[in-house]
Amino acid sequence: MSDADLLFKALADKGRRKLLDRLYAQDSQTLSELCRHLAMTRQGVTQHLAVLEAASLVAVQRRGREKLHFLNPVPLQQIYDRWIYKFEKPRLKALSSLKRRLEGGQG
Amino acid sequence: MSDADLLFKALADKGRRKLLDRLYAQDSQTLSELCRHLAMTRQGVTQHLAVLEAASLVAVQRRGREKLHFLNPVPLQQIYDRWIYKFEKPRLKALSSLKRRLEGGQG
DNA sequence: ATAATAGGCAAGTAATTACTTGCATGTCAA
DNA sequence: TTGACATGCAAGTAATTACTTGCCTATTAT
Repeated sequence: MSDADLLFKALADKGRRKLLDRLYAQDSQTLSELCRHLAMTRQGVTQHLAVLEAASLVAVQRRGREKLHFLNPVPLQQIYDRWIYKFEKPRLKALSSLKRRLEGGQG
Repeated sequence: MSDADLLFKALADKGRRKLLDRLYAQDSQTLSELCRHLAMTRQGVTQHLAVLEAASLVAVQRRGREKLHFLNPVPLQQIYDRWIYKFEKPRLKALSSLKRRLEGGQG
């Protein structure tokens, strides 16, 4: 499975996106802490986190019996480059050339 | 199913992303044209396109017996706002404050 | 030492998703 | 008008994914 595939698959689940949001609100949470806000068993959360880890969206660090989770936004940049910027570019170019034309430039 | 969910689910499949790429390379293709480049039956492609349409990533227009497909990049902007910009912002801020500090400003 | 806490592993089930086959309909060209 | 072409619809199967239950291990606190 390619990086991009892991990434999109990871983002394709509401529960996993919610986990990312929880980590955005407060980074470095343990598994149990994260469980508190999800209507799901601990195992469910564990499995979702594993998917997020596989996509490198979440990094972990062990502290004694606890497992701390950290948000890693870097892979999202990859999505931006490959899927947002690329697809928006033509539209943005069209808009800015329209803008220049309206302003009396040579478009 | 929320807009965001439709969108992420739509992007979570390699075949569908390939379809978007084909439409990026050349817009306004018919179903049969799109089929030529995918190792899949026409029905498979039809169903993937339906998912992309549900997510508003692809718009269609009928011309006689043909169905033309158009790429709509707008929903991608939504992903950028909600999932890329938001999550990158703290990192970008940290980078630019580091940059200012290195340049001798007040960070 | 022992009880409570934090988490891991594995198997099983339910639900969803991807893909196919077969047939039907509408459109166009000869 | 008939044959080829473009697409639609529906049911069925295979594959994947989400989620749960039950039990096990390691760490911490009393």
